Amino acid sequence: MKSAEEDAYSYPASASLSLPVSNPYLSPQYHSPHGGPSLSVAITPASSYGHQENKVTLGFYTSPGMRPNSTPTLESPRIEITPYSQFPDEEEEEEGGSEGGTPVGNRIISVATLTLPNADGYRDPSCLSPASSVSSRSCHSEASSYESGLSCTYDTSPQNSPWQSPCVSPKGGSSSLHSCTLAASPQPSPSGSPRTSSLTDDTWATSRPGSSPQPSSPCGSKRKYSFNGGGGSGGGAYKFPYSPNQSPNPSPHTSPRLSMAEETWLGNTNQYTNSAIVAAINALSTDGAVDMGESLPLKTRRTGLEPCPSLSMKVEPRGEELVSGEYSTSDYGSPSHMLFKKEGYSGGFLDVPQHTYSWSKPKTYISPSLPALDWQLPSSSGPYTLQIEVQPKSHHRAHYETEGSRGAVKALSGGHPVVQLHGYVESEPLTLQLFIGTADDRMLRPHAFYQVHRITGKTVSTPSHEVLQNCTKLLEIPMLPESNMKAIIDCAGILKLRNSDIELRKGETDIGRKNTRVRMVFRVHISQPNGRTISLQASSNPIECSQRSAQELPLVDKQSLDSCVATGGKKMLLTGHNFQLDSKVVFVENAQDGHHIWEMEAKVDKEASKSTNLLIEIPTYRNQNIASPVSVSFYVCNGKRRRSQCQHFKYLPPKVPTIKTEPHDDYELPQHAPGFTLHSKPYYSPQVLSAAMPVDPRPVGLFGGASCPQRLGGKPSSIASPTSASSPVGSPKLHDPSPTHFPKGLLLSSPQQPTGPLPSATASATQVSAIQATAACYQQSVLFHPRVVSTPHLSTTTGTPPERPFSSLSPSHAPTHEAPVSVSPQPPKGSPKRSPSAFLPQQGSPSSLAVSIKQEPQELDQMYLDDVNEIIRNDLSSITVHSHA
DNA sequence: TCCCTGGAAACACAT
DNA sequence: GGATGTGTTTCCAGG
Repeated sequence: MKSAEEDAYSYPASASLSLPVSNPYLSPQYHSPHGGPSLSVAITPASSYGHQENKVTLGFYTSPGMRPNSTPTLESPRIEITPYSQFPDEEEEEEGGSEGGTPVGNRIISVATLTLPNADGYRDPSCLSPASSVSSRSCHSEASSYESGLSCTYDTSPQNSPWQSPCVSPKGGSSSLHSCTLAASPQPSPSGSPRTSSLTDDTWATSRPGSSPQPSSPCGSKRKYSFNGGGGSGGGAYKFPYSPNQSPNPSPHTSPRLSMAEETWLGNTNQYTNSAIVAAINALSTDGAVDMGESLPLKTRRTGLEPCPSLSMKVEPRGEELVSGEYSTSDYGSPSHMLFKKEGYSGGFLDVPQHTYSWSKPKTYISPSLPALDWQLPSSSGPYTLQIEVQPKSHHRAHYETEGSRGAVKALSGGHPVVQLHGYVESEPLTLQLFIGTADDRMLRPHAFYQVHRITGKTVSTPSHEVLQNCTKLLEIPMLPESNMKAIIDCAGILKLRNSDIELRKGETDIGRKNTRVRMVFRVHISQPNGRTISLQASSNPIECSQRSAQELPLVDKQSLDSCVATGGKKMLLTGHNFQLDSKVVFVENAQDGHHIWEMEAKVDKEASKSTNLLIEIPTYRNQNIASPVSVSFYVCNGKRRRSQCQHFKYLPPKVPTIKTEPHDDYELPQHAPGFTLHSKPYYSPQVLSAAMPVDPRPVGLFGGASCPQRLGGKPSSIASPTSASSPVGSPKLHDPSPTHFPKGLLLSSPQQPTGPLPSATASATQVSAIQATAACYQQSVLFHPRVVSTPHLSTTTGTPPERPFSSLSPSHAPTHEAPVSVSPQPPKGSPKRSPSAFLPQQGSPSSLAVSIKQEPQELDQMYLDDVNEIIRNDLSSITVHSHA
């Protein structure tokens, strides 16, 4: 058994280890050289797998922790898989087979499977999980993180691991997989240049045909394009436009599918190699590989790279080549780079600067490890705040690979979204990362069915380049001091991957159908003098990407009120799209378990309403004597299947003046949002999350929760109201990501709940019980993340800097920034630190929330880490982890 | 010629 | 298993 895995992993492991070095997630400890920890673990391949299934959780935990080390990283992937254990059969079967005989082969297969090629292009197999976007359940998410982790790993050690990516088969059905697999396998050998690159365009192109995974692509059937390859239908389609060569434009199109399929998996596959496959692959790719590495012309490389999603990314025209090589994260700085761009490294990438753009290298963050894309990060920390000054339009028709670009995402005003980093006074430029995230009620994570697409041309003034990170394409945009750290996002379009391609991936649990809403997620990593890195994230309002949905589904952009006394009666103006004269606005309250507790239709003033506005009268809440704010939600309905996302709303106690306008609210709301269960919805305030994040969400997952309630449609903005933070803009701060996303982890979030002062009536009872129920878990979690809990991140006074989360990234916390946060009763803040009991809903007034904040020792990080390590160790009996600390 | 777009046909999937 | 409705993906055409 091990063999296969080992091979695969081992490689990586080592390699990865080095790179990863630090584990982004984990704190310093991990980072620490030791860190590397080794992770001996890692390797336990077998175990890992085995574990996976059983211990997903562990996996999760581990992974996070582990990641740091290379090994861990590897594991991560597995972990992801685990989740899917649902599919265990397959995997196991495969493996089983392997065990006996060719472990490797089997393994590979299994592995391969995991990965799904397809999408890969954009998403790694590993990603899969992540991918799973939304749907992906916790697992996914978790996975995702893992992915990230993985990817990181990979990235980091690009070479080593050849590839990591598991790729997956693209689309196609099984066949594809196989192919992928094969492909994947290819390389085990590092040599294979993993990445992909190996494949040259040609190569893969060629290869493709045969395999034509794509074909399988569902689509394929439909139409046939003339492809070069002639692939069959869809498959055939692969046009190779993607092919590197051909497509000059790298970016745009890498069609995922194609890419994925072909490219991707090629690359991915590498990792897992099958001998046979590998061989084959090698054959194909060889050139590439070799070349890629070095000699291939940039374009070529690209192509090659492209193929591999993982690796590749499209680079930009310019300089970007991807490197297949490794690259140091550092170089680029951006994590993503690390991962993705491999290419350029040598030459290319760096060259990027060549771009016309002057963008020379942005500062990279130094931190070797950056937080996984599915981590929830705060939008502000210490003096820094990443904010979306101009939100994108709520609708943007994404383009398919088979189509030409549909242009950059625009702002409502007609311009383009604008993102700015406030509080940054250094003279060094930074890199703003952009990826397409989910907009469902789960934690924010990379969207499995959409990828950011780089737009170039005369109409684009902002330089950018693409990077692949764990199957997720990132657009890196320079943020220059001279521009006041403001970036106009006129270079980002959205690419839609075929549902079938993504869904076929193993492990992918998300469903693409009707999962057409996304958010633009921006991240920036700021290196601190002390070596730490602060990572901030801001996500946009939801963007509907489907042509049809955009034309038919009602969408609420803004709401004039976000709260009202329980007696209702106030008028609220909803601004949005696709409203109809017969549109209904329904207020609903769900219990934590998702049950419908109350539903009431609001009166719509038809005379004052039009397609973009609805004037309604807020209905009276079922209980006019509530003692604390109650979060409910409402949606606009144009028919049985046409309803908007739920918007958050709060009913306030009669005399309770407005509640704090703190950001919390936003978050809190979510809690109540329908569908959320305690677990699943742990509500963490963003902050919390962030804090927690370091640890890694997954753990949370364990608890089960998963999703957070999100603000659903909530556009942050809209709802946000009270909290300024939530400004329409997306309120980066808080909510964005977080609210929604926290879930998993922390779940326990309980803390959050507290936050929500709101134990809304509704929730309260339920919540309480739920909470209690979860208490145990929670405690665990606490252990885990003591800090998390405590860390208010940003907000809190605690002392813990918001950054913490990242602190992991950064070596030390940044005590530096302590966010003095406001303190007061703000639930959020307090919540974090509270003890489990604290979590219990506080029905009292918000103020009651009084939170006791403990101040954490600065050493917390380490302490924390230690704790984490311990936990991991314990949990992972099978795995041996060495934590340093 | 290429990029964007809007529109809609052709499919695929769900009910 | 067919009919119908809805959502997805691919094409087409115009600016």
